[in-house]
Amino acid sequence: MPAITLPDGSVKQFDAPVTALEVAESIGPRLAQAAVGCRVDGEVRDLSTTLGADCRLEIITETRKGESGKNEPDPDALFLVRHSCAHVMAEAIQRVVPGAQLVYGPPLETGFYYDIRFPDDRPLKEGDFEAVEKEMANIVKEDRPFTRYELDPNEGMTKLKAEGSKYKLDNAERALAASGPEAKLSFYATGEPGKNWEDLCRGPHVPSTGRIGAFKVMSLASSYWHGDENSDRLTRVYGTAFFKPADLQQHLDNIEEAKRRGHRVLGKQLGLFHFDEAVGQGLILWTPAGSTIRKELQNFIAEELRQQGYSEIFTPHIGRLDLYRTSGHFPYYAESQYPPIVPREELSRLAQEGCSCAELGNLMASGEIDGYMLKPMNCPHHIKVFASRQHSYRDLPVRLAEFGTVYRWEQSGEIGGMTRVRGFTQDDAHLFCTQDQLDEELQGCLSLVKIIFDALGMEDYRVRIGLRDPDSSKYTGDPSNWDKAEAACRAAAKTLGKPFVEEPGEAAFYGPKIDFVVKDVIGREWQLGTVQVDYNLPERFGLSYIGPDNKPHRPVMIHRAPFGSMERFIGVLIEHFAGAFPAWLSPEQVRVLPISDKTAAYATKVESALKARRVRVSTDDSSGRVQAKIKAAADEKVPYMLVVGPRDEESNTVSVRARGIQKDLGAMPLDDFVKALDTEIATRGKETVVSKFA
RNA sequence: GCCGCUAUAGCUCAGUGGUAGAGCGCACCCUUGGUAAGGGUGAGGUCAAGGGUUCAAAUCCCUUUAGCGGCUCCA
Repeated sequence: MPAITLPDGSVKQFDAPVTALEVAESIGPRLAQAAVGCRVDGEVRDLSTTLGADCRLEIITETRKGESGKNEPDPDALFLVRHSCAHVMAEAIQRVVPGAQLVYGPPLETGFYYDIRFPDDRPLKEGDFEAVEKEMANIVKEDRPFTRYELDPNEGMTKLKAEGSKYKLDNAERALAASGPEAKLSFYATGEPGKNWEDLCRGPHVPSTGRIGAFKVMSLASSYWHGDENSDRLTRVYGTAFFKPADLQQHLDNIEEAKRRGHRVLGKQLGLFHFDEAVGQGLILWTPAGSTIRKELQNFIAEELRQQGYSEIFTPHIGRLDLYRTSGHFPYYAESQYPPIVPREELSRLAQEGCSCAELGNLMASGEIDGYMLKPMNCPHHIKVFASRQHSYRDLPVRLAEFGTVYRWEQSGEIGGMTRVRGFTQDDAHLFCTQDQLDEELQGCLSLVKIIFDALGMEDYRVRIGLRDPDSSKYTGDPSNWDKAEAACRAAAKTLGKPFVEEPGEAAFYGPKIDFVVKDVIGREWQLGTVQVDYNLPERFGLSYIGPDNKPHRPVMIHRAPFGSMERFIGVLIEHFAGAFPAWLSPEQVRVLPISDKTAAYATKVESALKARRVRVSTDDSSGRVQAKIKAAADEKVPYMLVVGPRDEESNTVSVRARGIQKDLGAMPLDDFVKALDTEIATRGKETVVSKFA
């Protein structure tokens, strides 16, 4: 008879099998009332689960005791509520839109979705949300129990076939295939089986619909069955649910707040960049303010590159198609590139030969045409720089760096903000080295990442190593070199002192890689930089160096763009700093705020003294009061405000106010401020003006 | 590319078929004020573009372009 071990270590003996709910009741009525599910030996289950054998049991309630001893939300509890709410929403939707076929509805970290196939003549629109939510409210109000029952595979499949949903049949087949021979199919009725709405589902669920305290239908998206774009198009309905209306409201407020902190909003507010329909989708126009940030950041990176023995080069934005045939990028990636630029002569020659528009299109797509391409990557150009002279092993490694602008034809629906664009500038470099040098070169690449992330205070990134599939033949290069390269990637990643994940099968076909991934304000992950080992391109381009044996050898290449693109990186950086850039990066570093016209001359003197040290400074000589000038400078996130009035003029001081500090820091001799700011900028914020007041 | 939503002044947004609005910003005038919005006057619009319905369209319909949230993709 079951002995149930509770989280506090105590053991309860029962004479006969009991349900988790009965155990909860035996502990206390309040616990039983608060319970939404349970964990049996760590696995989340229904509260109605019958316990026939010894086990560890935890009753799941909205909150649990955290490690600190304080109550914290139990993620499994929300998971149960949301998974259950997905059923409630699905039932409601089927009431609103008869004929809607359910596909798959899992909980997510912030809610849930249900993929649904709607009749072609009756898609779901946002305007339907109100009706759906009303139905949901009714179902919740009825407080119907979630009732689980199981059928053996034959019965279950017969039932599903009778219902006629190929999606549910498919789900059932997959579920059976994934589990053992005694598998059963489980169904959940929202109420009484056979009488109320039900769904094929593995569960678990909360005891009844009334436990869903607050919910909202959020948005619509299209999706593909099994994620396959050639398969059926489905409509994905997103929703979320919480225990309490206040939690839902908090969640909605957080979403609004995140939007305000997003780089698109801040970028517009601060005038950092601009998109223009007339220029084209995904093509960024950097305004003066944004350009300043980018330039300062590039200068910083370039300084570090020089120190690490890189040579900076410049190469053109376009190149002949032939180059990309050699590299293998064309026509393989033709669809994600801007179409080739075909010279006039070539076009008229083809026209004279009677080439039709359709034929021309085919020639363009297959690349059987002479022309140029906007470069989709920088490596071929860099390789040609490397190959422009003969190299001795003594020259290696050769490290060629360029802030190289590339163009890619991203799908129109994918483009947005600065994080996904069609023209972008990589902080690119290609290293040509011997196999023996690989280890050290990879570590060098990563140390650069560390230096720059540290300087910017970016700690919230993760590292991912892409390795080859053990049993795949799709990779080029000698397996023993792969082993070495993978070991080198691992060793290099360790030097970062960050946890990293290894993902087999995620390598490029030409070599393993290390990626850096960060999150944006709404929690989406973006890949920033990448460091990739490449055995393929040196082969394709026949690269060589002369070894100590006086014979030609093949170099190994490393592609590395540790910050990915300036566009994406600065987009992420805007959010990282919430628009309040440190002084060295700030478009405007200081604003002088004269109390009145009477101090205009002194304000000019202050401005000139700063300009002489190349500080980006302006003077607010508007006729408003100083309070208004402070408000304006604060809104524009200027790091330092210098209020100057007759008192300052007399003593040759400035009254300093730093961004983010709500009060006047006090007066400081003008010369001291200039020096202190100079130091702050030169040290990139390691020593600050503010610290002088401490 | 797919689904949904959206597009009105430099910005944020109101405007349900009948003369285009507000706040902020901008210009000018008054105010010369010591630490987060002083007051007044004024300029500024082919209502994203194109087509349609209508006596009449910012408003209804279609197409296109662009933005947002997802899906798919991302060398």
